[in-house]
Amino acid sequence: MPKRYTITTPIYYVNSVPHIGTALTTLAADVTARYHKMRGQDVFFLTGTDENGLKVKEAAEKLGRDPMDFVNEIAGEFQKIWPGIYIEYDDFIRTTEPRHRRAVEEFWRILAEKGHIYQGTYEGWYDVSSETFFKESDLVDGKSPDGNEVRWVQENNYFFRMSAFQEPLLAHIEANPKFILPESRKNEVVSFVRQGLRDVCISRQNPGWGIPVPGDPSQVVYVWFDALINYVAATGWPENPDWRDRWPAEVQWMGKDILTRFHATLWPAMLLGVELPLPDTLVGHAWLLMGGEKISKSKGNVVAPMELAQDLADRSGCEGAVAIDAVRYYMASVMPFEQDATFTYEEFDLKYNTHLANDLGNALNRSLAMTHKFSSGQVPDAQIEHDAVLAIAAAKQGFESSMVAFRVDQATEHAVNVIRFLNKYIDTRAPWALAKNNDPALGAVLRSMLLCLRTAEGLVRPIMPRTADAIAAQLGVAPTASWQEIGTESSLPAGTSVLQPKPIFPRLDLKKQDKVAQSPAMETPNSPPATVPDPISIEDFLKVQLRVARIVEAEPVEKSDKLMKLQVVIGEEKRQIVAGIRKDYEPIDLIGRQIVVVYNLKPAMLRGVESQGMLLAATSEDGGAILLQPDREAPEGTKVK
RNA sequence: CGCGGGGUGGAGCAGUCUGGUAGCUCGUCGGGCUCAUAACCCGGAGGUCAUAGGUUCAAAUCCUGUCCCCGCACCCA
Repeated sequence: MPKRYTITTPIYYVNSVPHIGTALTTLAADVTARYHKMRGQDVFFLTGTDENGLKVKEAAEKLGRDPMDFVNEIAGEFQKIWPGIYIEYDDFIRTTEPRHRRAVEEFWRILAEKGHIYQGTYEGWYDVSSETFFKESDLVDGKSPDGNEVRWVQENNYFFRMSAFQEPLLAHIEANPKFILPESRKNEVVSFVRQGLRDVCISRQNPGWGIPVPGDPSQVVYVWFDALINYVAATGWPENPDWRDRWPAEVQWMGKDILTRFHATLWPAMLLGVELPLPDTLVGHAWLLMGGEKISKSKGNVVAPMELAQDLADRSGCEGAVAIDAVRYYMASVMPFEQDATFTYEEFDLKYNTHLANDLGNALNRSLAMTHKFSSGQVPDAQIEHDAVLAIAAAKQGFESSMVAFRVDQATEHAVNVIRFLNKYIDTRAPWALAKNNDPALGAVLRSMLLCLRTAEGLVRPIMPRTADAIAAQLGVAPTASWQEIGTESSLPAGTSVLQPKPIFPRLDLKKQDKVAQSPAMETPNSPPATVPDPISIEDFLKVQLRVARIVEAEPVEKSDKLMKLQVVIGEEKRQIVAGIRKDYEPIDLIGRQIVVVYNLKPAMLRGVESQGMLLAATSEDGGAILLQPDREAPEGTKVK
């Protein structure tokens, strides 16, 4: 069997559901997969879920759920959601599956046999939430830098001799310029590796969840180490000899955040260790930011693709399938490569209206209308005009070379370029004028126009499969089945009867609804049920003593971006409070002002300055502070409850 | 001197590696067309390519200095 074209996405951690950020990677993989399928390649497109790890177990327990039931449910969610946005994967691997476990065990066994695994003692603070160890100096007031609880762990663990692979890895990167893309990421990886690869701890004490270390059930395999192996596990390795048809992967898609430390270092080192081939290309694309921040569940700035599509369908009146394609189109057209891009509802609406409704939809509409008016609804038997031949070839060729470089954004641009050409072409050739004058060129012009549309249908298909179907249907032909036929005369035979035009993308009236677009697709912050905090009693609340205070002095803390040092008066007492409000307030705004402070908070050192309390402030949208202030002056020291 | 990214017409970006008429999408102004979803097509205005120097016949592009912005990190008791 010939080698299949293997495409992977990361496996997603089961504590979050896809949003426009995670969907981005998966879409890039899907577009790549659909494109290569059309080219006649036997594609193996793999995605899945990452279900091991202490965090999963704890999340389940918090909900009072059995971990296995819990992961089954969430993995099910993913398996439902992906097809909903037309992600057509060939295999979905879950790290709790036996095939994955077997592969991990074998992987481990080989590495151990070759002497790449050794035992050692690990001491440190462990943050369960991010599954990471921290040094004492990394901790912030007894918590991880992210503010998570940490626990002291002293374990006898297994280590992977990653340091041994530093030079081979550098050599491989050097010899394979397309191993890591984009270029800037590759440079980053190279400097990261040159700093020195350290051996990594690859086991944890067994919490009753995860894959036990072969021969030592007191330990489980570290989640990242386990997770990466999914890529070869899904190929059938080690038992099924067919694994060679599927591995190595031609391309592994991911976000830039998990490229450097995991996919471009740990992963290839692991593969080198077991002497499996390395993937051809790792693409670490940039992020789609939301208001300047990375989209993440915890920030509450999540845009769910399905909701965005539903909202678009409601506002524009387009069909649901088309709305989903429109979301796919948007994501594909902005697909951030080297640089982060920013998502805005305005840009989304604008792209829908201009690229899809005005350009593509309208071009189809006017061309079909003319075919009915001037050619009784049939594709004329005539030669394609030279300009059209060139434009079609250029678009197709441009799409192909963009895909070679994994530039989904550029490929999308090329697909739309046939339509840009078409609209100009129609104006230049003015078929209505040719018809009036009984010009014999009319047939050639009409057929050229229709072939441009047929070409667009093919080129756009990897990105907008359902829309492509709709275009093909209106053109009266079957969906483009193979890439080779795109742009050929035979793809749209003379005599084909086209349907009456029907707008695929109804325009949005942007002037009327610009503000309405904001809310419906936004997920309410703090909506995940898992994060609803336990209710506390009034007694608990009363433990916190709040007092009115007045600021008498304020000055920025040196060498800090955020901190402001305040002297406040609380009744008879004077205290120093350090607060992270420097971004939002000038000292002059603060002096003389009344605020509310936590009176009985344990003092702490911040940036070398003691803080004897904490002031209350609301958190603004951008993470800034909005100070709380009594509605009217109250004596300093007044209790607040 | 923590690490990194960036400053290009009103907005968002390409171009920088491989110096040689500053390009694209949107907006704006004017015109055209009437086949079409008030769409589409053409043209204009608008840029000292952050800034100061240097190299060169020639610099957005290469070199050096400076300023500013944004991530990460540190820091929000």
